[in-house]
Amino acid sequence: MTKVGEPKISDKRWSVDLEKRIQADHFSNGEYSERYKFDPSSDREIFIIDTPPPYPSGTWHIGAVAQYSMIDVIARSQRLLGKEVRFPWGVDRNGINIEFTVEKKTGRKMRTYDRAEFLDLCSETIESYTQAMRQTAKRVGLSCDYENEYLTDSPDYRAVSQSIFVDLFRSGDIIEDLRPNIYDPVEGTTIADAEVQRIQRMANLCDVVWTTQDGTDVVITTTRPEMICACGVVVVHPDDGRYKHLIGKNVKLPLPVRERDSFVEIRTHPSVKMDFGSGILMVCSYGDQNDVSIFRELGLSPFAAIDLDGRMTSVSGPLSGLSVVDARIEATRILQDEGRIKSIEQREQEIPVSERGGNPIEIILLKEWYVRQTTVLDRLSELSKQCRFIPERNRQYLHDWMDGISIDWPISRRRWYHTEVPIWYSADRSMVVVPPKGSYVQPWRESPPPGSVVLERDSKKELGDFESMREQLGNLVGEEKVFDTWMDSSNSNLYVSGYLNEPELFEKAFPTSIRPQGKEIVRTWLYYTMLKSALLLDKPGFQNIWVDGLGMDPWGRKMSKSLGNGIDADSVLECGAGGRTGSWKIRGADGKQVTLKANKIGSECFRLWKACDAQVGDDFHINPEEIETKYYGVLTKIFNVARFASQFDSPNDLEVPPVLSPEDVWILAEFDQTLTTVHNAWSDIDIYNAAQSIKSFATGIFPSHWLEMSKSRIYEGDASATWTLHRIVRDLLSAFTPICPFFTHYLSTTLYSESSVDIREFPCIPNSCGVDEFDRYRGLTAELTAFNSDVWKAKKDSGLSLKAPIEGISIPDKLRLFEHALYGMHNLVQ
RNA sequence: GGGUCCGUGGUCUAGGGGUUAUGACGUCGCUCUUACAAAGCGAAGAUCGCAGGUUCAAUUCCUGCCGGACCCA
Repeated sequence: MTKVGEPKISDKRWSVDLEKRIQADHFSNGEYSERYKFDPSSDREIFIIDTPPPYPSGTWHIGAVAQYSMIDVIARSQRLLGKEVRFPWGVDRNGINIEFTVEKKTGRKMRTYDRAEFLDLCSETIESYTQAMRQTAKRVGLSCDYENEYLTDSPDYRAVSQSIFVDLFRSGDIIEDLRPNIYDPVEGTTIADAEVQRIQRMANLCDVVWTTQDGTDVVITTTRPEMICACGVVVVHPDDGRYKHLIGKNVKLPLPVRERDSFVEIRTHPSVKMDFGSGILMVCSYGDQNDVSIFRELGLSPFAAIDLDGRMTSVSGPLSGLSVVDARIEATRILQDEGRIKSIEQREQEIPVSERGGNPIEIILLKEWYVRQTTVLDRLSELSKQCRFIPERNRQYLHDWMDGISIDWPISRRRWYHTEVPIWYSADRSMVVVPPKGSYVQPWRESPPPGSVVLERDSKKELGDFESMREQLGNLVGEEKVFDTWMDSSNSNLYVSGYLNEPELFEKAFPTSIRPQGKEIVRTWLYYTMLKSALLLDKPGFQNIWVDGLGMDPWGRKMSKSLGNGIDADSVLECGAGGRTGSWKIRGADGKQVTLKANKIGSECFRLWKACDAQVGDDFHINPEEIETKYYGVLTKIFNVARFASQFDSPNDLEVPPVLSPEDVWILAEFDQTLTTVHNAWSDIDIYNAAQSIKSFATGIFPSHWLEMSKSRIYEGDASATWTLHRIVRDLLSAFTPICPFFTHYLSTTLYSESSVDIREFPCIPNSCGVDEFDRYRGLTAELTAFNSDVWKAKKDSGLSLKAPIEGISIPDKLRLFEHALYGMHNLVQ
């Protein structure tokens, strides 16, 4: 029996404080893990999300948090569709960042520490950041399996990384070699191509006079006179008429050198830019990547001009022992004294620096470990075609990157807080020892564990087990180098899909269902993961790859410290809590400081904004003011509809409808279509269209038209209207739950004693609601809404209030079947 | 220098060869109608960046230019 009562929802409106109360309850009560756990033996379709393991650094960027909240929408929507979802929570903790943080905090460089002591400092420090990050993750509502958190620096995870290394080493896909590498001399480590950034800065462009053997002066333009000692050849463009007479001549290096010939030949090369400086180029080992390729092409033997500490070697004669920067100054001075500098010009130049350290990089010949990639690019490209990209156009980022790959991936680093390269060398270096699968080893401080295997170093032929060959190996030397962090994080899909640890699951769950990530790490994380999956399994890493754009400031620029336009995630999520408002001082587009203010946002409003406001893949502008003004009202609206419904008892049976009135069949027909759209959108991992459909139904036609038409019947206890109201509110909350889980959890629990976050079957309107007539009813929608608008307008034009009676309006024939409702709604008088 | 993407009312945004171009915010006006003024209803507001081309027809396709973002050399 329906009756009008006090609203079951006592709160007058949605608030950030209410949101936080619901959250606290949600995360603390024992149901949490039950609710979001993953059952690998489930009969449901398995859906595994390769959550990006965030790197804890103290603050979490609002744009990244926005992305994570959408990954949660994906997780929740797939659960709603009935899938068994693994939404892991991993934290990436390896890497140079935490080393920098510790160095900064203690004011001591890494290499002044004992290695073990330094590692302890790193792991303590990163633990505190890890905690803070988990808090933010929960605050934004991520329904991850926090109890099974994985850390990339844990023995468990590192063991998988090391096993994969051993497999690839044995198959020949990982090799060691002496090659020119990109090197950060300040931090003392090799880095990969993908870690190089370019920055603009001023440089001195010097015109230096060189003299040929037969006395002709030649002007060569360079920004790096200190590299003259490493010059292997001087080149001009083959079509450059000015210098035809020089080709084949020998020219003397204008600075003294040691341990090498002081003359080089002048040759031609098509890569020379004729209009740059004098059009004559000195090619050094290894000034830049172009130099490397010219050296290789012309078969020249390189000179090591810079050592591992970033100092000049003995080849450089008077410059030896100086840092690169000092050597440049000194070289310029010597040349000037000798009268060999024709001119110096200040010029803005782009130089490559290391992404992490920001130091100008050098190219140095080093023995490192490499993953072979140039040989598998074609296969990789084929495999990537089996992945669905969301949105499709972002596939391009991966292909552009692959097209530009010309060298193998150096994976070893000369740092400490990373996974160790798991290998030991025999005393004569002809044999190596590798650990068994599943063990984590630290060769720099321990011996091989039981079960380790001895291999011939070059052929990788297995020679026997370590225990029985111990004698023949002599004094073992453990590898000191570690992995590039991408070497660890590019195993994430394998790890979360059960590789090595859950073979049965892995069998049915790989390729991993989805990789969600930002477009800025396509060339690293995505590419390296795809590479690993291809090398190990000859399979694509994923079924779906969801590549989102970046969070930008309100004017469309990247948020960065230097621009002063960053927004901290917590400030948005806590805005409105405890009556505190939010205020952000941001450097605007014109360079002037702008203050943005908001009263209330919180996680539900924030998530709703991201879901509704930006199509996946596009960069999105983050303006807290806009988030509040555009989306908080949507929550208020839906909250109030539910609050209205909560005044009336819900029918006991929401599955079987009573005899339905025409206007109820009509709105059910409309709702059915909305549900279909939303269902398709969730199935397609299309958050935007799901969000838009729900929003427009829930704030538009449903309250404005149907509810107004049906209010009086609802107050009268009409069974058809009450059933329709509750059925729609209940199912709407379910469909909406992936976007605003706490909001819908609270409302659905209060109204229907069942939380919408627990629904595992997407709602569907029963056939007995008259589905056969749905099309016909939907055909009336345009006319119906237009009629209502006309009446509202007519009342407004004649200055009547909306409840005032109005005469002389006739109902169109097509809408005759709604006559009764329309008379009541508008108070029409014949 | 090259590549990719983008340019739609004041702001943000949907769409896409063919009536009157989607929605939101903001603005203005009215309304406290038994869910909702932290709201509702209504109204005004766009030569769809510029210039060419293809077409019976272009905001949509093509070319060039201008502007922005990101990536790469």
